[in-house]
Amino acid sequence: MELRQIRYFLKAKELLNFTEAANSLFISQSTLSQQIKQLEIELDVLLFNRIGKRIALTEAGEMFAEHAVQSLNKANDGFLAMKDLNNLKTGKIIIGVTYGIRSFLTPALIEFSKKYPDIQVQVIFGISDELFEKLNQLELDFVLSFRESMDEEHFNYTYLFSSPMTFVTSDKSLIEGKETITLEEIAKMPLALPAKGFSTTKFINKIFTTSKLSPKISIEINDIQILLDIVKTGNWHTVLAQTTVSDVKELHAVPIAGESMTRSAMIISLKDVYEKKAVKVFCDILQKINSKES
Amino acid sequence: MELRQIRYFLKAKELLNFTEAANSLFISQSTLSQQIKQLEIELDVLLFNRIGKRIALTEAGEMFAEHAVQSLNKANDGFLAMKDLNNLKTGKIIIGVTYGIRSFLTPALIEFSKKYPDIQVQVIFGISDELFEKLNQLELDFVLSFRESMDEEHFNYTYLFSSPMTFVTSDKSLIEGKETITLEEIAKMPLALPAKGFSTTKFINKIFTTSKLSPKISIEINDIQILLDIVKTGNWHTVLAQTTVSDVKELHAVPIAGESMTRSAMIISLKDVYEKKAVKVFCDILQKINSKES
DNA sequence: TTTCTAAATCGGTTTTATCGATTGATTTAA
DNA sequence: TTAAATCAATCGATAAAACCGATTTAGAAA
Repeated sequence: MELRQIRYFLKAKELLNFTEAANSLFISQSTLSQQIKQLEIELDVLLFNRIGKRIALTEAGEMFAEHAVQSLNKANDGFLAMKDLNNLKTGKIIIGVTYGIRSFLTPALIEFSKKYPDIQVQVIFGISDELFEKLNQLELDFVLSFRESMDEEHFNYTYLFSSPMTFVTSDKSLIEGKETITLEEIAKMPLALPAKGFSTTKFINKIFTTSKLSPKISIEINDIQILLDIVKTGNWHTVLAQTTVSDVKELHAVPIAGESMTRSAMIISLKDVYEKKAVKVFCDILQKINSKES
Repeated sequence: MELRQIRYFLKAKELLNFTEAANSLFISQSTLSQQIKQLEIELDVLLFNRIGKRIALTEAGEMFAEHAVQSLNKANDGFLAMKDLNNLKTGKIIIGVTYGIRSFLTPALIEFSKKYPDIQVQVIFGISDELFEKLNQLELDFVLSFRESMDEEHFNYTYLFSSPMTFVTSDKSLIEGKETITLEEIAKMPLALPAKGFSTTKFINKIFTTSKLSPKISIEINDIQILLDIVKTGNWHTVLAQTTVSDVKELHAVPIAGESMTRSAMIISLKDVYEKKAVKVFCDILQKINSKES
């Protein structure tokens, strides 16, 4: 039994005339006759009484039609659901975001949701390592994160923008007013840094190591919001991408002197995975917003 | 899109392995691969992510599966309903019965319903002409009626039993005690007869015409039960098949002398119409009961 | 590093849907 | 009543599609 036969049967039932049904389906009458006969043989019932040149539905035919029409409708529903998905009329995207990029996400989120209100967007904030693990487990559609290299073969990397790494300090501290600061100067300050899973921390460790300096780390913490509160006290400082604190008014970001003191924000996704149309559209919006801001 | 593809897709979804799914369905892996690809092309989505040698369901795949499984289940329901119909687990038969045969119907009805409790039986009492019209309109599965000839080409006739035509009178009347009565004697009596649509009336008219006699018809009525009540008064008599009054204790049936004074009870059905299994079984029971009683 | 294995692809074969023509019978029109 | 039209069934042939085994490609396991 195939949907084709069901389609033929239901049309014949509707028109109660094999020739008309065949014409309506753009097939020959003999095809329709044969396919319905096959269905009858398979079901071991007669679906139609053939009376002279006319047809009448049998009890079996009536009974079968109830199920047949539902089967066909469900299949059509499936087809239409795929259409909706492709037309951005339904679906869901799941985005992993690191802290420093949240302010760039918001405008894209607003624009996307306004344009495609039927698409559900789930945003998961997290530290880089966790987010990439979720990406590998197909739990995320993409990750927004800072990255220094595009070194994982199975990932797609799409550049968004660069943000300078800055020395972040409180407005209360004495360091306000400096136009730039060196790593040597930072190495003498009490620092509160993100915990080990943060890509920012990896970056910080790398630049200090490269410069043969040791930072004076007083605090390591895995919550950026609390980290910022600690810096607000004026007793500790930190090093973060400028975008991380661009909207925090009690904090001051001082550019760090030296080369390679910028980090690139990227859209990172899995290569082998089918790119949902909604994901593609969202990323396009992200890039559009980024090019506008630069 | 065909149910075949849906079956393949759902098995692949279940096992998350094309090769195993193919084996499970007794087809080759390449067939499964190609058919799923065809489905994906038609739906314009990827249903599976191919990650190395493994497969994972996409969002589209998950969404589609919800509809697909229902479509397949409804089709299977239709198939199973046909099985039930053939196994006498469901269905309905509609029987048209003339008055004189009702006492033979009851035992068959009881036996059938005991044996096949899930089959609905609808019994329609009526006069012959009405019942045959309904039969022609496919509103009845068959008719139980007396018949003299098998003269309609598009009907099937199955003989059940013969019943003598009798002069029916009240126990109160003076005619009780006669072993037989002639048409001449009957012609002198005040008669209450069934109305024109009854085949019994046609039979009575015929035998009187053939004998060149005119019955003294005082009353014509189209309700047999009332007719019998009228006869019970003792003021009028009637002519009916013996079976019509075999279970009425206030009435006495006197055999009518002469040849051709019997009528045959038959099962009459349409030739062009698919005979339901339930109908066939019911008729077999009717015939079995009849051969037992004779 | 080698071997195994799973999905994709290829080219050929088998099966099935489909077609147009014809048959048989009924219905309609003249 | 006859002739013509028409409708479902059937037939034989063809086109299309499902299917197969072999091979390729690449990932996973040993």
